[in-house]
Amino acid sequence: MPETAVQLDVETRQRLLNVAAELFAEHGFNHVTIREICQAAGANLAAVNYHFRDKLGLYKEVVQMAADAMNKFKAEILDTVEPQPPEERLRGYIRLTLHRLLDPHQESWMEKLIARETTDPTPAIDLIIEKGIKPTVERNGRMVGELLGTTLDDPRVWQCFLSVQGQCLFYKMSMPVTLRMAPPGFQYTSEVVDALAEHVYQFSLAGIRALAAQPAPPQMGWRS
Amino acid sequence: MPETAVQLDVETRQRLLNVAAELFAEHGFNHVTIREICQAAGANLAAVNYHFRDKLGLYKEVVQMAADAMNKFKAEILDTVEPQPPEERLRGYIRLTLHRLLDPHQESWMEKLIARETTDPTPAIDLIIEKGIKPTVERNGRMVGELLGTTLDDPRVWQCFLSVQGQCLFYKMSMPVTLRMAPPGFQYTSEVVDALAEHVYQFSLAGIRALAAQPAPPQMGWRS
DNA sequence: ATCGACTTCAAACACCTGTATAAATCATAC
DNA sequence: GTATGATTTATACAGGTGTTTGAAGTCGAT
Repeated sequence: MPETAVQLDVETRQRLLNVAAELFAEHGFNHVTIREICQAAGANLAAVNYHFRDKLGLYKEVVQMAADAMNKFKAEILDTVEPQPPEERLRGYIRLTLHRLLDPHQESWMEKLIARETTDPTPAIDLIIEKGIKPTVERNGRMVGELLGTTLDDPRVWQCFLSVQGQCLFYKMSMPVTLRMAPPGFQYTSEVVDALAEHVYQFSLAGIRALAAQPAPPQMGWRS
Repeated sequence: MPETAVQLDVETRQRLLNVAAELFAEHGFNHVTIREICQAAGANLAAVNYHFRDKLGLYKEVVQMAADAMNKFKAEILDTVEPQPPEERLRGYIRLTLHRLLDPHQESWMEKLIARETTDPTPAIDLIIEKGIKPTVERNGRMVGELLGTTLDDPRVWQCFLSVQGQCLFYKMSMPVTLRMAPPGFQYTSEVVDALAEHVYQFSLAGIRALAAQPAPPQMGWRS
């Protein structure tokens, strides 16, 4: 059993995964050819088929990476924010999320790929949901629930959370349009993102508080 | 000058446009083949080349249709809503928008196609921006501006508008994921959308009012 | 040094795609 | 009815795609 040979292939395997992640995120599954990936990774054309059976096998593994990264990243944000009081927790969550999403300095292949799968899912979307989204649903809900003064089964919890998350993700997803609508030379600098985050925070906190003052209508929750 | 001949080709031309609109919206530019379109439209393979020069020519014309439809649709909503007092105007805007976006009974190829171009633009995105978005920017801004008690050059106007629009569009764009996260059998029925709209309205109105109480930070506006 | 595994390589295959072309068909105008 | 121009048809082409294959290479264990 020569397991050093595995060492070697791990190298090109990883190289393929890294290159493929960026290319898939940037151009989408169908816009990227195996030949491009292999050339960029300095590997032979047949490498993808050898290591991942086929193009879709490679893609699925890339999505898996993205889901794991997303989970880790969301958990990090929540860890950072959790010791603070509820209001500051929300503010921090929004700020960190937006920076992660919008800062041009951030590696963002993961977000791009997930945005792609969100609006235009492939069979790999289940991976993202199971490993990237569901694990943090509860913690996210608690963050909002505390501000609302209710528990997770209150429908307002996920409605409000979606309103917050929606604003953040919308800025990411509509970036190509926003950049064309904004004045020439506009960029999401750190200061701009900070200001944006502050706006979303103020806006959302007021929204949450307003809804906290109302009775909850009976409605459905989330699958867990 | 045989101009009745034009009549005839208008027919297959229109048939091609209609079929292509749905297919492009559903599967994206690269997932749809000319052969599929022509077969679905009952036209010959060469029909696309004859009537639209090439595949991209057809696509651009479809996007043009979508941009016009979007402009018209947004204008209709604003027309419907404009005579009402500011709060009801916002509520109606959100309700009509969400119904248009989420109701499964609505023809939604236009929204799907625009969502596609928003997150993943082709050269045709400019058409959407120029003919679909920009014409209504000012009216949208006025709607929010009135609630804020400021004018269009106040950066809070478009920030708040984007927060509202962002929530609405987010529900549309993340529909594939939402449907998987929601309980089995969940659908965007008219009642569900109404409830959702009411939430977005309450949430956003509170957000806007909260920001109206603060001084505006100096910042950039929109390209016009 | 040799064996045997794992890995890489170059080439080819089969398929599908957008596009072009020339013949056939159609509807109208004279 | 025939000529004319617009439209449709069938077919062919050139390029690119994912995938396969068998030979060559690599490297550690014996």
